[in-house]
Amino acid sequence: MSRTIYITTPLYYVNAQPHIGHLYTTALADTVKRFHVMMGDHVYFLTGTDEHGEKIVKAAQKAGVNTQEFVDQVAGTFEDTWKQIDFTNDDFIRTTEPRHKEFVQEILKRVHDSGDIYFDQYTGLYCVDCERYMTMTELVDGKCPDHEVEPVEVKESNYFFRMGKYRQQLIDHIEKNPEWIRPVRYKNEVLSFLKQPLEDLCISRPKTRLEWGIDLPFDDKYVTYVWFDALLNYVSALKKNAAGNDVFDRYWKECNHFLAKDILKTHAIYWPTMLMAAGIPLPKQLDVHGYWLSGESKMSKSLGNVVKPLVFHEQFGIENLRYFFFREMKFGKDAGFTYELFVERYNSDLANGLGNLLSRTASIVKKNLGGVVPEQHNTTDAEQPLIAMAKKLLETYPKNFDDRAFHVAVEDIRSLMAATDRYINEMAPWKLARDDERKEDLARVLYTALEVVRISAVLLSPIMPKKCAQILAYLGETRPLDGSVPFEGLAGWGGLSFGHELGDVPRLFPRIDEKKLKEVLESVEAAKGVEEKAESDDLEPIKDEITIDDFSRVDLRVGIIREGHLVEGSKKLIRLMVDLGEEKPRQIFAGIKSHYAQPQDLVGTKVIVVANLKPRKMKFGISEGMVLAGGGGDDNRLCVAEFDGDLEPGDTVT
RNA sequence: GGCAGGGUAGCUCAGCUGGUUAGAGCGCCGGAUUCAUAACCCGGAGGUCGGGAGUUCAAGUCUCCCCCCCGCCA
Repeated sequence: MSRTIYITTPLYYVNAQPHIGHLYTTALADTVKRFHVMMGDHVYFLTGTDEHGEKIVKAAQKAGVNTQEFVDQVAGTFEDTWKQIDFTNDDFIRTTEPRHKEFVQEILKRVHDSGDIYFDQYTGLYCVDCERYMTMTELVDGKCPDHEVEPVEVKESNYFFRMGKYRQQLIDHIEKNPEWIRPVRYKNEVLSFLKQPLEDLCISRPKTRLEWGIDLPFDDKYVTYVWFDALLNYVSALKKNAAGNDVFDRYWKECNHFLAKDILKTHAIYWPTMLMAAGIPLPKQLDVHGYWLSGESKMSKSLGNVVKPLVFHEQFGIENLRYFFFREMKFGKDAGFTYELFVERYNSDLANGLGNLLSRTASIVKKNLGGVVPEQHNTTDAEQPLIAMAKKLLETYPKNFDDRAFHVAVEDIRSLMAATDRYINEMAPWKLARDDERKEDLARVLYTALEVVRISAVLLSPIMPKKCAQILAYLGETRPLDGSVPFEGLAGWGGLSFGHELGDVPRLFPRIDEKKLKEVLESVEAAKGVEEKAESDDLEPIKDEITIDDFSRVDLRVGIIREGHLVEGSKKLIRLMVDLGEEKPRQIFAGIKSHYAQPQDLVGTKVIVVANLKPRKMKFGISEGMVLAGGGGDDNRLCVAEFDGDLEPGDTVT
């Protein structure tokens, strides 16, 4: 029976270029779509880009272009990359599109009107990189553990969404629908998180701090928090699809979200409660996958791009990587990727397995049967195990896909092919060919082998669409995989039609030798080096222009350091007594302990002091000014600015 | 600290509701074969299934305790 299915990937945040993580999730959605299409289901597949928020503004600044140009460029790269590697998404939504903005505002208004959004004041520590407030207990050494950045104390009034109100309703939903979040471990994680009270969610950012976002419809001094905006794409893209039609009713209730485990909370908590408040039914299912690891570390956008999709495509072909993805990763768990692992798997499964099986079989047909696909003769006991395996796949393969057990599905196909290799060795068709009386046996064996290749290619085509299409075309299997032919007919035994003449034996999966691997590894290393250098040479962006008047408000003076002390209990500060030619030296705390662990060495140094800085009360005393120092870079180099000539304390610095 | 997941051959892992001598791939050693992409096939070495105790006719598989890794939360 034909089903309707709506598949989404998360919208990718455009502060980074496409990498293996984006590629995997999108390939996953693409493969599942192709599978369902083959099964005769009707599928709608959405992906796109998330383009608002503070981090985007920063990334644009860093790149030295205006924000709109920046997001256009990166979003373009995503869309283009997916096109070049033939992903079959039916739409590509960008959160900066009018259709999305309008919908977000409509929902905000609706939720505001119903009383689930309220205005309140909040003081907290904000991590810019996380784009959220942190609690004290989350911090490690006063820094955000994810980004190793000190959060800023922010006090502001904002709008809040009554997320906490929907806590019990969400728990009930998850308990009533145990398959709603898969695999179970992630369901458990969400449930255990929900055991504690659920706080309301701050969903606005004042424009004084951030202008790049969607205006709140009820207060134009604020823009919408990026997650409250981005998640709504799953619906906004249906309300007005690429063709301008409203397909919400048709698809929404069949929605299946794919996502990586790092955005579980936003999808399993923020999102459903938002939908509840907006009066929209929840999506049907969340499928949560793990990370691709490189050695020990996570390959994420913040740790650089080890695999660039298009570069990999040129080097080894993206479909071969898709095979690796599904063969190697147990859905939901992390898995390792290295070029060595990839090549190993490719050589053993695709080159020595599928490729070689096709090659050896086809070449016997070419040599002995004039290249013509033989008729299926009565089978004997020898074929029964293979036929039974193939038959069983008609049931297990769709079930494994539905259960997201892709690695099992692939392994089953591989087992069928391995059994066929054994079968061929046993039957030794090259011997049968020498015996004129055994022509029928020869035909039977070759038909059997070719049929296994055909069935394998049908089953693998959602994963490797082009390569499998080539195999099928070569074998004379011309029936489309678009659902118009029943799956049982396509993948069932005996589908291979006789009489087709085989062309030259194709080498679809040439072995990758050590030399090629080494070349690629070297080029990857080289590219990484260049990137790291570019990264570390990046300058802090220059701040907004000021006038000479602005500058002259800062009173800089020459000061001589008379005393330098460590501050007990502080990791960063040292205490300096600085002579500015006044009655007595000023006490100044400076956060430079990391580079001046022996503050007494600074005594006698002539430095630049901000003399009119408002005294600041600190935990260890009052700081009456600021000593200027320079620094930067990944190595956090730092150095106090000093004079080498004859200046007196109190002299002005201009 | 609480909760969840995991700890099985050199490496990556499979082993569902307990049941024959614990499996696969890769790697290694030996053999066979020649249709094929130095391929394919067969055989071998290699595991006290994290440790300990218990339940059972029977435990990698269930129970309890402990150790280690990863994740979420505090």
